[in-house]
Amino acid sequence: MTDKRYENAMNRLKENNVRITPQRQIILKYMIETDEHPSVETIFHILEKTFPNLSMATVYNNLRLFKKLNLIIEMPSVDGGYRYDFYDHPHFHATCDNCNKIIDVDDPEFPEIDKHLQEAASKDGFKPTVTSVEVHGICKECQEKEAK
Amino acid sequence: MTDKRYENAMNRLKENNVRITPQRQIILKYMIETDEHPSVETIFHILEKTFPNLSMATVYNNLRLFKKLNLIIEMPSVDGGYRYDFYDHPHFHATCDNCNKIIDVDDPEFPEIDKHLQEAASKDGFKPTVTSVEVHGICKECQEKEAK
DNA sequence: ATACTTGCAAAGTTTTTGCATTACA
DNA sequence: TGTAATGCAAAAACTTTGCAAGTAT
Repeated sequence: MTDKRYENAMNRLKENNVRITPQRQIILKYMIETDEHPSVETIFHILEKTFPNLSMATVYNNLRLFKKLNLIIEMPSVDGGYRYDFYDHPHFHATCDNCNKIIDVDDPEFPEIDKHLQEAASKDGFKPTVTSVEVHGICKECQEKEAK
Repeated sequence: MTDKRYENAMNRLKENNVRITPQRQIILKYMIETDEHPSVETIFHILEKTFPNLSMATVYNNLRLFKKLNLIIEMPSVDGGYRYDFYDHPHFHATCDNCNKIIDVDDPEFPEIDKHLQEAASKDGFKPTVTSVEVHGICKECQEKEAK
């Protein structure tokens, strides 16, 4: 269903009078396809291969743009900088504080929880847009390594 | 109850064989007392007043340490860098994407939700420590400003 | 046609590091 | 006393900006 998600993303750009450029297309396509939660640098280095004169600044600019349009979410990584995730359905993350891996958690109850959290945050006239949940901890692999 | 929280924090340091230095004391005290969710720079500039030769590196080092000891949590701020929060009881944040203000949300159901989220994240042997929840959006004041 | 976007390089920020000095335990 | 922590300054890393050239609509 990559196509549907991609089309929706393109529509979101159009709705907001944002021009559709090849750079924006490949960045969004990559963000939809990957489940790596990549950093800016990773995105740049991967896309650079097929788009040699892509610039880092363009990646930065567009990630910021996509974030503003609620197409992607940004999360801080313990190793500095941020990681990005195409966010088309409510889910949250388990992030390993040791190896910095980010794992998607698909919890059937999450949409409901999300709703509750946004309602709770709406006190005092606050108007919610996106909820970001990170469960920090240590992944299985790192626990096993530590055991040694 | 600042004293109790401070004592607990000191004990956490001792338990981990971390030396108690004046720098660590004032940083923790400040983190307990403030409800500002300060940035590294704010922390540094405030404490520098009463502790003139405090160094930025020390603030960085200790915030990282406190984070590792789960005394504080770190959250990315839209204006770049991070904001820090002494985290002694489960709560979450509403963060304004316009003015970057961070508001504590004390939801009576949050401890339960927190528990649920950690359980959901525990699939595949992941071992959770701290849950971080940010509801992004626009605060009342910024909505009013935008209306004009 | 014309405004928005890009790419490049340079500037600006933020964060980390190395090392001599200091001070907890 | 011995080791960990600090402070300083320099280095590294990260992110933004200015502007000429290119391009989507």
